Amino acid sequence: MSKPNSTPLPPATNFIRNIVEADLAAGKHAQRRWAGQPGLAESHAQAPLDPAKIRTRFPPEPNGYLHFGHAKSICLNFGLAKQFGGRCHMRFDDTNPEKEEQEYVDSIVDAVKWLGFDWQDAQENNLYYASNYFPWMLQCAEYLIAAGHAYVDSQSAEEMRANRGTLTEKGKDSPFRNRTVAENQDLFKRMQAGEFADGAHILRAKIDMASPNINLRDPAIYRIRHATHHNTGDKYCVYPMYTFAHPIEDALENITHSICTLEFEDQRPFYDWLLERLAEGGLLQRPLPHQYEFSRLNLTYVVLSKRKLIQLVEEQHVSGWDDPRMPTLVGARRRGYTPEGFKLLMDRVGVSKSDSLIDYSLLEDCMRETMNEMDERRVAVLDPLKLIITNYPEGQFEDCHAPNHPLKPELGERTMPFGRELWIEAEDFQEVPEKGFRRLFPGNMARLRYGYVVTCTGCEKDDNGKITAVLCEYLPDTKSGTPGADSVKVKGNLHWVAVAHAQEAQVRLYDRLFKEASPGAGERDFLEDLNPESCRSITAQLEPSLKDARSEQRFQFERHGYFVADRVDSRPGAPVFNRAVTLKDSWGKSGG
RNA sequence: UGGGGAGUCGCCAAGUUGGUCAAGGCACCGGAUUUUGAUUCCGGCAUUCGAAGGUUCGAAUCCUUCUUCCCCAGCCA
Repeated sequence: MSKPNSTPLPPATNFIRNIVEADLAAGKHAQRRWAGQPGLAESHAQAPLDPAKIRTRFPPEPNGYLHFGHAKSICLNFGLAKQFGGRCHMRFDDTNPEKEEQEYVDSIVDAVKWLGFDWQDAQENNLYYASNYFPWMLQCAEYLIAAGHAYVDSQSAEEMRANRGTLTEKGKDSPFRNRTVAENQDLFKRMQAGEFADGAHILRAKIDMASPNINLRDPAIYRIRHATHHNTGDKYCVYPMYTFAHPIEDALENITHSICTLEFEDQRPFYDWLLERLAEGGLLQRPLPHQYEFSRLNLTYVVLSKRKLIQLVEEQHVSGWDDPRMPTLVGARRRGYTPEGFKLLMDRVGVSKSDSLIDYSLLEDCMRETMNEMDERRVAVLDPLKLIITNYPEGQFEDCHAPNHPLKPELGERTMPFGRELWIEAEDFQEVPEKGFRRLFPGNMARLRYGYVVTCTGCEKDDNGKITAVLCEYLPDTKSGTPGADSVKVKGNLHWVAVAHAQEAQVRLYDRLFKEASPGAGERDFLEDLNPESCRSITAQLEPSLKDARSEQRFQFERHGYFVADRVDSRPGAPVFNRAVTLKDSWGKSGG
């Protein structure tokens, strides 16, 4: 009875899923061994077969907060692992000590868990840090040097750039490219020992300075950085580059499918080159992981670049990373968005390699769809106007009953006091009705939802002509739930709250942060496209039961939308609600 | 202009060993239910697959040329 038609469709097919299925069918990864934890080939060699059919990973750098774009990657990686009997590792790619902080690690862990994914159970706990692999990475680098696949370059950064060539011109070999193995080993040892200043030397892979792929022109793999790392402290003064570290991290963790976004496509040849060399040297277990690229999530009316998000926070265009208008996962949570909505969105959006731009309304739709199913209904009057039922006794009140969820009767109902004076929505009365208007106007009948049918008889105005109260008479036989309820048919239906029992509360009406579909398109500064009305705070009149709403409790305010008790400002007894998203409205209500 | 990718309905997106294959979702438009102008329900919605040639009995799927868009020259990830 309560089960709406959310019959889970089989996950949409996409090219990555097809690859996984083909690999599984071919038994490509069946012989991998797994020592129970990441390690070099020798540690896995004698271990049992890997119980995980596939291994994927979500590898954020802890240098910022997760945003909607990350949610796509999270859903993809964890989703794939789950569907195919695999594992998805939570891995912090913390190879740059200057940018990373524990605070970000914590927020990322929270965000992924909030989305409903986990990396730990009775069998495995796959929470990893790239920085824990530094000893192995150093070993790999030393092997490369010994095998003649890497050398210490002593050019300055500027010289390196100059000699790298351009998109159309080949690069030039470094004068240090042919140092002997012994010389390279000595220099690299001394780099690690802290004998040199930042930038004095750098370890580079020795591939081909004439490669048409710039990423293969002897990419830097280890740099000197005298900095304190959030995890390893001052233990190291050389740190691996992403290019070098990432493939090794994947291999150490037995990752089968290393999924990343399109901009890393050019990097794949180096990914494969590196892993091949290291496998040749016996350091890494075969079969090696493979990298696959998909297109990142782009949304209209949103910015997702880290730089812009930081700017919004630092220049205080928003209240912080968790501002309900921010496209961050903490922001979404505070806004009242659902993890289920994000998963639904990712299912609908699909996975491909073509650049796409998703309408923000699709995200809102997914949120609505999930909230419609799970949220209880309540009544709130956002723009209160007094309604006086002139033929209802003063001081008299009676209970009206309203179901908590029309689709789920098992959720019960709550009572709302009905009386002579009620708050109704100002927009539900029109002295001179526009065509099609079917709510309150003089002479018209409408139902006070869960209560009586009333006939509008007029309104009261102050000296300025402003409407101060709407007047009507109720039809005593028409109370909802009684035999006479349907004796009178009306088209209009409005919500209300008894003035004497209403709970006054702050409600924040959020709208899109930007008013342009592509903020900052063309020559514009994206800040010029900020929507000045993205947050409106109002005082609303709520039904009594809303008074003690718990933090993060969400409801559908009937005829308005979905609202959540703010997780930072709301208190039982003094609720503060955020509007997550409006209800769809095919009649042109502004939604405000 | 070097290299790497992508162009299928308004937005996504299946389909790529050539043969009723132009799926599906969202949006949109009708219509039915409805005490939320919500939800739900039913119906409609690409003679066409970036363009032009070619191969073939037959091509979105093969070949050629052209075109548009995205990414790459951090000791960032």
